[in-house]
Amino acid sequence: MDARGQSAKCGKVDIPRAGSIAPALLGWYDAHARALPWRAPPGANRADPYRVWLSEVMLQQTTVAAVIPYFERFTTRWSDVAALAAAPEEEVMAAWAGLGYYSRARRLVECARVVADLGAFPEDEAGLRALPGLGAYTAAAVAAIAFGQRAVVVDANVERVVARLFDIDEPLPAARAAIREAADAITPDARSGDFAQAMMDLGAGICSVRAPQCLICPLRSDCRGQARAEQLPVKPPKKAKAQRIGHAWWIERDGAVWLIRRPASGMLGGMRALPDDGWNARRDGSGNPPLDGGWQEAGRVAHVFTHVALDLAVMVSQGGDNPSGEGEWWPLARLDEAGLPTLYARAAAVAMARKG
DNA sequence: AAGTCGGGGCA
DNA sequence: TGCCCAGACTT
Repeated sequence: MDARGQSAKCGKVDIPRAGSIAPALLGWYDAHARALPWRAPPGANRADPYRVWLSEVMLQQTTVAAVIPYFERFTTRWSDVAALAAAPEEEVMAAWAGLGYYSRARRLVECARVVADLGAFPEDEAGLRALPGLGAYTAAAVAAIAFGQRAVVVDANVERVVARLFDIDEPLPAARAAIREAADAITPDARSGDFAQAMMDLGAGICSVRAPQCLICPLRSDCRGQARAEQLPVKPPKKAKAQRIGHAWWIERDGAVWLIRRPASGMLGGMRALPDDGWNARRDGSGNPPLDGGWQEAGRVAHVFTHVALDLAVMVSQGGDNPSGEGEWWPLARLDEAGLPTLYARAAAVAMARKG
């Protein structure tokens, strides 16, 4: 922003009255902030960095409603970063099951151990950005929300609000440079953490993707894009989703089922799973069972991932040889503790239902 | 710059 | 059904 703090010109985007936006938004936030388990009250200017970091990682591409129960379980079980650093990785992975994007869980443990070695979280954006699993967004968010540092926090909410505020109609992702400049121009030096959270609350509740409520928006007098708010930001066309076919094998002996652990990288990397026929993002499964013996289809699971739609046949057998290779017999009575990702939890439910 | 990586909730 | 979500990381 310029010396008067009232307007700014950023590249292609002219920003009138840049200095008036933050006060209006913060005033609204003081009255309407969502109470969330990881949040300090408005004006606190600091929050527990462990809880802020954990919530921000969980919230990557994940809705607040989905995160809350996981956040509560994690913080109850591991109350600080040292406790999480001391936890076995596979226990953390299992606790993450169902939340998705499992590489986050592995990096979460990695990061916790780095921070435990350091003794504390770095308090500046650059130091945070160097930690595993913290990209530009999360480093800025933790610096601002946990440590009260001025940082320009740009997530999907901020992108949407800023694109509408300044009527930026360049398509994403090319628009990101202009959006970031504009976000920088309206970010205040004081309370930038509250400002970021206020932008997110605004984006979640009022400046929503569909049917934004411009009539009650605290920024409506400054918003140049409200006439076509629902058309902004302009998004690129999506690629068609691949359709794949696969088989999962339910091998049961004496009240236990044979579970394997998936390779660390790739789909559902590092997670416990039923043995399957190698379906992945590039090809259908082979259909070859891991051992002989009267296989029957118990049912099918249709499961949609980010870029693949999978039709998984759940196969059960009567008897047969014991499986070879790495794996473990998991007691059926404790199957809910195995940490199966949703695809295999659904497949297990199909097998159990057929069994009766 | 484009591709990979989950799952649930919503219209 | 399609779209979206407090993105990070690899190629």
